[in-house]
Amino acid sequence: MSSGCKSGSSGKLKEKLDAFQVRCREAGLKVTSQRMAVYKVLFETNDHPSAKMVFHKVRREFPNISLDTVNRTLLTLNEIGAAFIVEGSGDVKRFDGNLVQHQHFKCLKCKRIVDLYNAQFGEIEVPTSLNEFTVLKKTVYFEGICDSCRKKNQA
Amino acid sequence: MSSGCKSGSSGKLKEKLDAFQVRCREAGLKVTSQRMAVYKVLFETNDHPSAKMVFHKVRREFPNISLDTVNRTLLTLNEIGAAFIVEGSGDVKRFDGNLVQHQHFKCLKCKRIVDLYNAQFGEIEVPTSLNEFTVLKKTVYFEGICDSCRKKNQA
DNA sequence: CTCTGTGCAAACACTTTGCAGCTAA
DNA sequence: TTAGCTGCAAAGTGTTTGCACAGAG
Repeated sequence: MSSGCKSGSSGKLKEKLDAFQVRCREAGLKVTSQRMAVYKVLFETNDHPSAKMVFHKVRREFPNISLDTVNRTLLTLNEIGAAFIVEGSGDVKRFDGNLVQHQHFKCLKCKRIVDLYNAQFGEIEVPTSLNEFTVLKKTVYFEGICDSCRKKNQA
Repeated sequence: MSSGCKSGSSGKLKEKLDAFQVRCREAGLKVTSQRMAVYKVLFETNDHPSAKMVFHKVRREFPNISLDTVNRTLLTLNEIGAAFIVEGSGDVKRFDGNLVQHQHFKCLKCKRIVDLYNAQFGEIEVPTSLNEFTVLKKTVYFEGICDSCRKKNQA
Protein backbone atom coordinates (compact mmCIF):
# COMPACT_ATOMS: atom_id res chain seq x y z
CA MET A 1 0.00 0.00 0.00
CA SER A 2 3.00 2.33 -0.30
CA SER A 3 2.95 3.87 -3.72
CA GLY A 4 0.94 1.94 -6.30
CA CYS A 5 -2.38 1.37 -4.64
CA LYS A 6 -4.25 -0.13 -7.52
CA SER A 7 -2.87 -3.66 -8.03
CA GLY A 8 0.64 -3.19 -9.46
CA SER A 9 -0.38 -0.14 -11.38
CA SER A 10 2.95 1.48 -12.29
CA GLY A 11 2.91 -0.21 -15.68
CA LYS A 12 -0.80 0.20 -16.05
CA LEU A 13 -0.55 3.87 -15.22
CA LYS A 14 1.93 4.62 -17.98
CA GLU A 15 -0.20 2.62 -20.36
CA LYS A 16 -3.25 4.61 -19.36
CA LEU A 17 -1.48 7.93 -19.70
CA ASP A 18 -0.30 6.99 -23.16
CA ALA A 19 -3.80 5.95 -24.16
CA PHE A 20 -5.09 9.22 -22.80
CA GLN A 21 -2.65 11.18 -24.94
CA VAL A 22 -3.87 9.34 -27.99
CA ARG A 23 -7.45 10.05 -26.99
CA CYS A 24 -6.67 13.75 -26.62
CA ARG A 25 -5.07 14.00 -30.01
CA GLU A 26 -7.95 12.15 -31.59
CA ALA A 27 -10.33 14.65 -30.03
CA GLY A 28 -8.21 17.50 -31.33
CA LEU A 29 -7.00 18.47 -27.89
CA LYS A 30 -3.48 19.44 -27.03
CA VAL A 31 -1.50 17.34 -24.60
CA THR A 32 -0.56 19.78 -21.88
CA SER A 33 1.20 19.03 -18.63
CA GLN A 34 -1.79 20.34 -16.68
CA ARG A 35 -4.19 18.11 -18.52
CA MET A 36 -1.99 15.10 -17.92
CA ALA A 37 -1.64 15.96 -14.25
CA VAL A 38 -5.41 16.24 -13.78
CA TYR A 39 -6.05 13.00 -15.57
CA LYS A 40 -3.35 11.23 -13.58
CA VAL A 41 -4.84 12.34 -10.26
CA LEU A 42 -8.30 11.31 -11.31
CA PHE A 43 -7.15 7.94 -12.54
CA GLU A 44 -5.09 7.20 -9.43
CA THR A 45 -7.91 8.07 -7.07
CA ASN A 46 -10.99 6.06 -6.44
CA ASP A 47 -12.76 8.40 -4.09
CA HIS A 48 -14.77 10.29 -6.70
CA PRO A 49 -13.34 13.73 -5.99
CA SER A 50 -14.92 17.10 -6.58
CA ALA A 51 -13.11 19.67 -8.70
CA LYS A 52 -11.67 21.22 -5.57
CA MET A 53 -10.39 17.91 -4.26
CA VAL A 54 -8.67 17.20 -7.57
CA PHE A 55 -7.30 20.72 -7.52
CA HIS A 56 -5.65 20.21 -4.14
CA LYS A 57 -4.11 16.91 -5.13
CA VAL A 58 -2.79 18.23 -8.41
CA ARG A 59 -1.30 21.21 -6.61
CA ARG A 60 1.13 18.95 -4.79
CA GLU A 61 2.91 18.15 -8.02
CA PHE A 62 1.90 21.27 -9.88
CA PRO A 63 1.89 24.16 -7.40
CA ASN A 64 0.69 26.87 -9.72
CA ILE A 65 -2.18 25.23 -11.54
CA SER A 66 -5.48 27.08 -11.11
CA LEU A 67 -8.81 25.72 -9.98
CA ASP A 68 -10.39 26.93 -13.21
CA THR A 69 -8.06 24.84 -15.27
CA VAL A 70 -8.82 21.80 -13.18
CA ASN A 71 -12.52 22.46 -13.53
CA ARG A 72 -12.35 23.02 -17.26
CA THR A 73 -10.18 19.97 -17.70
CA LEU A 74 -12.56 17.76 -15.76
CA LEU A 75 -15.48 18.94 -17.88
CA THR A 76 -13.42 18.29 -20.98
CA LEU A 77 -12.58 14.79 -19.79
CA ASN A 78 -16.27 14.21 -19.30
CA GLU A 79 -16.96 15.40 -22.84
CA ILE A 80 -14.40 13.21 -24.54
CA GLY A 81 -15.46 10.27 -22.41
CA ALA A 82 -12.22 9.90 -20.47
CA ALA A 83 -14.09 10.43 -17.22
CA PHE A 84 -17.61 11.22 -16.11
CA ILE A 85 -19.67 13.06 -13.58
CA VAL A 86 -21.09 10.86 -10.85
CA GLU A 87 -24.85 10.89 -10.49
CA GLY A 88 -26.31 12.06 -7.21
CA SER A 89 -28.96 14.21 -5.55
CA GLY A 90 -27.93 17.83 -5.88
CA ASP A 91 -24.64 18.73 -4.23
CA VAL A 92 -21.28 19.39 -5.79
CA LYS A 93 -20.18 17.69 -9.00
CA ARG A 94 -18.10 14.59 -8.34
CA PHE A 95 -15.88 13.00 -10.94
CA ASP A 96 -14.92 9.43 -11.70
CA GLY A 97 -12.07 8.28 -13.91
CA ASN A 98 -12.97 4.62 -13.66
CA LEU A 99 -14.60 3.66 -16.93
CA VAL A 100 -15.29 0.05 -16.00
CA GLN A 101 -19.03 -0.55 -15.65
CA HIS A 102 -19.96 -0.16 -12.01
CA GLN A 103 -22.53 1.31 -9.68
CA HIS A 104 -22.49 3.80 -6.85
CA PHE A 105 -23.77 4.20 -3.33
CA LYS A 106 -23.68 7.69 -1.88
CA CYS A 107 -23.88 8.52 1.80
CA LEU A 108 -26.19 11.45 2.40
CA LYS A 109 -24.32 12.45 5.54
CA CYS A 110 -20.63 12.33 4.69
CA LYS A 111 -21.13 12.37 0.91
CA ARG A 112 -18.85 9.40 0.53
CA ILE A 113 -19.33 7.49 -2.69
CA VAL A 114 -18.76 3.74 -2.70
CA ASP A 115 -18.20 1.68 -5.82
CA LEU A 116 -20.19 -1.48 -6.43
CA TYR A 117 -19.50 -4.09 -9.03
CA ASN A 118 -22.54 -6.17 -9.81
CA ALA A 119 -22.64 -7.84 -13.17
CA GLN A 120 -26.43 -8.19 -13.03
CA PHE A 121 -26.81 -4.42 -13.08
CA GLY A 122 -24.79 -4.23 -16.24
CA GLU A 123 -27.45 -6.20 -18.02
CA ILE A 124 -30.19 -3.67 -17.53
CA GLU A 125 -32.09 -3.05 -20.71
CA VAL A 126 -33.08 0.38 -21.87
CA PRO A 127 -36.90 0.60 -21.77
CA THR A 128 -38.66 0.78 -25.10
CA SER A 129 -40.18 4.10 -24.09
CA LEU A 130 -36.72 5.54 -24.62
CA ASN A 131 -36.42 4.23 -28.16
CA GLU A 132 -36.46 7.72 -29.61
CA PHE A 133 -33.78 8.86 -27.18
CA THR A 134 -30.03 8.50 -27.31
CA VAL A 135 -29.12 6.83 -24.04
CA LEU A 136 -25.51 7.58 -23.17
CA LYS A 137 -25.48 6.24 -19.67
CA LYS A 138 -27.49 3.80 -17.62
CA THR A 139 -26.73 3.31 -13.97
CA VAL A 140 -28.04 1.86 -10.79
CA TYR A 141 -27.74 4.24 -7.92
CA PHE A 142 -28.11 3.70 -4.19
CA GLU A 143 -28.37 6.34 -1.54
CA GLY A 144 -28.53 6.30 2.23
CA ILE A 145 -26.36 6.35 5.32
CA CYS A 146 -23.02 4.58 5.37
CA ASP A 147 -21.77 2.35 8.16
CA SER A 148 -19.45 4.83 9.83
CA CYS A 149 -22.04 7.61 9.84
CA ARG A 150 -24.61 5.26 11.31
CA LYS A 151 -22.21 4.22 14.06
CA LYS A 152 -21.44 7.86 14.78
CA ASN A 153 -25.14 8.56 15.17
CA GLN A 154 -25.65 5.63 17.55
CA ALA A 155 -22.83 6.77 19.78
CA MET B 1 -55.11 20.84 -20.57
CA SER B 2 -57.19 23.47 -18.80
CA SER B 3 -57.11 22.80 -15.09
CA GLY B 4 -56.90 19.19 -13.90
CA CYS B 5 -54.08 17.68 -15.89
CA LYS B 6 -53.67 14.42 -14.03
CA SER B 7 -56.63 12.12 -14.83
CA GLY B 8 -59.56 13.40 -12.81
CA SER B 9 -57.46 14.45 -9.90
CA SER B 10 -59.67 16.95 -8.07
CA GLY B 11 -60.77 14.32 -5.58
CA LYS B 12 -57.39 12.77 -5.37
CA LEU B 13 -55.80 16.14 -4.85
CA LYS B 14 -57.88 16.95 -1.80
CA GLU B 15 -57.15 13.51 -0.45
CA LYS B 16 -53.45 14.06 -0.96
CA LEU B 17 -53.49 17.47 0.65
CA ASP B 18 -55.26 16.06 3.67
CA ALA B 19 -52.78 13.25 3.93
CA PHE B 20 -50.01 15.77 3.68
CA GLN B 21 -51.43 17.78 6.56
CA VAL B 22 -51.48 14.66 8.68
CA ARG B 23 -47.91 13.92 7.68
CA CYS B 24 -46.83 17.42 8.67
CA ARG B 25 -48.42 17.19 12.07
CA GLU B 26 -46.89 13.81 12.65
CA ALA B 27 -43.50 15.27 11.83
CA GLY B 28 -44.16 18.13 14.22
CA LEU B 29 -44.47 20.67 11.44
CA LYS B 30 -47.06 23.37 11.29
CA VAL B 31 -49.56 23.45 8.47
CA THR B 32 -48.99 26.82 6.87
CA SER B 33 -50.57 28.14 3.73
CA GLN B 34 -47.17 28.49 2.08
CA ARG B 35 -46.26 24.92 2.85
CA MET B 36 -49.55 23.68 1.43
CA ALA B 37 -49.12 25.81 -1.68
CA VAL B 38 -45.64 24.47 -2.34
CA TYR B 39 -46.73 20.91 -1.84
CA LYS B 40 -49.75 21.41 -4.08
CA VAL B 41 -47.64 22.75 -6.93
CA LEU B 42 -45.16 19.93 -6.60
CA PHE B 43 -47.85 17.31 -6.52
CA GLU B 44 -49.72 18.72 -9.51
CA THR B 45 -46.62 18.93 -11.65
CA ASN B 46 -44.79 16.06 -13.21
CA ASP B 47 -41.92 17.95 -14.76
CA HIS B 48 -39.51 17.67 -11.82
CA PRO B 49 -39.12 21.38 -11.18
CA SER B 50 -36.22 23.21 -9.62
CA ALA B 51 -36.80 25.43 -6.58
CA LYS B 52 -37.05 28.43 -8.87
CA MET B 53 -39.63 26.79 -11.11
CA VAL B 54 -41.76 25.87 -8.11
CA PHE B 55 -41.33 29.39 -6.81
CA HIS B 56 -42.72 30.91 -10.02
CA LYS B 57 -45.69 28.59 -10.08
CA VAL B 58 -46.54 29.15 -6.44
CA ARG B 59 -46.32 32.89 -6.98
CA ARG B 60 -49.33 32.82 -9.25
CA GLU B 61 -51.54 31.87 -6.35
CA PHE B 62 -49.38 33.31 -3.64
CA PRO B 63 -47.80 36.52 -4.96
CA ASN B 64 -45.69 37.36 -1.96
CA ILE B 65 -44.08 34.07 -1.06
CA SER B 66 -40.30 34.20 -1.12
CA LEU B 67 -37.89 31.95 -2.93
CA ASP B 68 -36.24 31.08 0.36
CA THR B 69 -39.42 29.75 1.79
CA VAL B 70 -39.98 27.62 -1.28
CA ASN B 71 -36.46 26.34 -1.05
CA ARG B 72 -36.69 25.59 2.63
CA THR B 73 -40.04 23.95 2.19
CA LEU B 74 -38.79 21.70 -0.58
CA LEU B 75 -35.88 20.58 1.55
CA THR B 76 -38.28 19.94 4.40
CA LEU B 77 -40.54 17.88 2.15
CA ASN B 78 -37.51 15.86 1.18
CA GLU B 79 -36.67 15.29 4.82
CA ILE B 80 -40.08 14.10 5.89
CA GLY B 81 -40.34 11.94 2.79
CA ALA B 82 -43.21 13.81 1.14
CA ALA B 83 -41.00 14.48 -1.89
CA PHE B 84 -37.44 13.86 -2.95
CA ILE B 85 -34.54 15.28 -4.87
CA VAL B 86 -34.09 13.75 -8.30
CA GLU B 87 -30.73 12.13 -8.95
CA GLY B 88 -28.60 13.50 -11.76
CA SER B 89 -25.13 14.62 -12.81
CA GLY B 90 -24.42 17.95 -11.18
CA ASP B 91 -26.72 20.80 -12.11
CA VAL B 92 -29.48 22.38 -10.11
CA LYS B 93 -31.54 20.41 -7.60
CA ARG B 94 -34.75 19.07 -9.12
CA PHE B 95 -37.69 17.90 -7.02
CA ASP B 96 -40.26 15.19 -7.47
CA GLY B 97 -43.49 14.82 -5.55
CA ASN B 98 -44.38 11.49 -7.10
CA LEU B 99 -43.69 8.83 -4.52
CA VAL B 100 -44.68 5.88 -6.69
CA GLN B 101 -41.65 3.75 -7.53
CA HIS B 102 -40.33 4.88 -10.89
CA GLN B 103 -37.15 5.70 -12.79
CA HIS B 104 -35.77 8.72 -14.59
CA PHE B 105 -34.17 9.65 -17.85
CA LYS B 106 -32.47 13.02 -18.01
CA CYS B 107 -31.59 14.88 -21.19
CA LEU B 108 -28.13 16.39 -20.95
CA LYS B 109 -29.04 19.16 -23.39
CA CYS B 110 -32.40 20.50 -22.28
CA LYS B 111 -32.27 19.01 -18.77
CA ARG B 112 -35.72 17.54 -19.25
CA ILE B 113 -36.47 14.64 -16.92
CA VAL B 114 -38.72 11.84 -18.15
CA ASP B 115 -40.46 9.34 -15.90
CA LEU B 116 -40.24 5.64 -16.60
CA TYR B 117 -42.30 2.93 -15.01
CA ASN B 118 -40.65 -0.45 -15.25
CA ALA B 119 -41.63 -3.00 -12.68
CA GLN B 120 -38.46 -5.01 -13.25
CA PHE B 121 -36.37 -2.12 -11.99
CA GLY B 122 -38.33 -2.07 -8.78
CA GLU B 123 -37.09 -5.54 -8.01
CA ILE B 124 -33.45 -4.62 -7.86
CA GLU B 125 -31.77 -6.13 -4.84
CA VAL B 126 -29.42 -4.22 -2.66
CA PRO B 127 -25.94 -5.80 -3.01
CA THR B 128 -24.61 -7.61 0.02
CA SER B 129 -21.63 -5.28 0.07
CA LEU B 130 -24.06 -2.67 1.37
CA ASN B 131 -25.23 -4.81 4.26
CA GLU B 132 -23.69 -2.48 6.80
CA PHE B 133 -25.31 0.53 5.17
CA THR B 134 -28.79 1.95 5.48
CA VAL B 135 -30.07 2.14 1.93
CA LEU B 136 -32.82 4.73 1.68
CA LYS B 137 -33.16 4.85 -2.05
CA LYS B 138 -32.35 2.63 -4.98
CA THR B 139 -32.90 3.84 -8.49
CA VAL B 140 -32.13 3.14 -12.08
CA TYR B 141 -31.04 6.23 -13.92
CA PHE B 142 -30.64 6.91 -17.62
CA GLU B 143 -28.95 9.86 -19.21
CA GLY B 144 -28.49 11.05 -22.76
CA ILE B 145 -30.11 13.17 -25.44
CA CYS B 146 -33.89 13.30 -25.78
CA ASP B 147 -35.78 13.01 -29.05
CA SER B 148 -36.50 16.68 -29.55
CA CYS B 149 -32.93 17.75 -28.85
CA ARG B 150 -31.64 15.15 -31.25
CA LYS B 151 -33.97 16.38 -33.96
CA LYS B 152 -32.87 19.93 -33.31
CA ASN B 153 -29.27 18.89 -33.78
CA GLN B 154 -29.98 17.06 -37.00
CA ALA B 155 -31.72 20.06 -38.51
C1' DC C 1 3.78 30.68 -36.56
C1' DT C 2 -0.89 29.69 -35.19
C1' DC C 3 -4.27 28.43 -32.36
C1' DT C 4 -5.59 26.21 -28.20
C1' DG C 5 -4.93 26.12 -23.20
C1' DT C 6 -3.89 28.45 -18.94
C1' DG C 7 -4.14 31.76 -15.09
C1' DC C 8 -6.23 35.47 -13.03
C1' DA C 9 -10.15 37.99 -11.72
C1' DA C 10 -14.69 39.18 -12.13
C1' DA C 11 -19.34 37.72 -12.85
C1' DC C 12 -23.04 34.46 -11.99
C1' DA C 13 -26.25 31.36 -10.15
C1' DC C 14 -27.82 28.66 -6.58
C1' DT C 15 -28.05 27.85 -1.61
C1' DT C 16 -27.73 28.85 3.00
C1' DT C 17 -27.98 31.74 7.16
C1' DG C 18 -29.42 35.43 10.68
C1' DC C 19 -32.85 37.94 12.39
C1' DA C 20 -37.31 40.57 13.23
C1' DG C 21 -42.08 40.17 12.70
C1' DC C 22 -45.98 36.94 11.95
C1' DT C 23 -49.01 32.90 12.68
C1' DA C 24 -50.70 28.21 13.71
C1' DA C 25 -51.61 25.59 17.70
C1' DT D 1 -48.71 32.69 24.60
C1' DT D 2 -45.04 30.47 22.32
C1' DA D 3 -42.59 27.73 19.31
C1' DG D 4 -42.03 27.42 14.79
C1' DC D 5 -42.44 29.74 10.04
C1' DT D 6 -41.84 33.41 6.73
C1' DG D 7 -39.69 37.29 4.32
C1' DC D 8 -35.90 40.04 3.55
C1' DA D 9 -31.19 40.75 2.95
C1' DA D 10 -26.60 39.36 3.13
C1' DA D 11 -23.04 35.98 2.86
C1' DG D 12 -21.17 31.73 1.11
C1' DT D 13 -20.02 28.29 -2.32
C1' DG D 14 -19.43 26.33 -6.57
C1' DT D 15 -19.21 27.23 -11.49
C1' DT D 16 -18.65 30.00 -15.63
C1' DT D 17 -16.71 33.63 -18.55
C1' DG D 18 -13.43 37.19 -20.77
C1' DC D 19 -9.09 38.28 -21.83
C1' DA D 20 -3.86 38.59 -22.18
C1' DC D 21 -0.01 35.63 -22.19
C1' DA D 22 2.27 31.08 -22.69
C1' DG D 23 3.08 26.80 -24.86
C1' DA D 24 1.90 22.69 -28.03
C1' DG D 25 1.69 21.32 -32.76
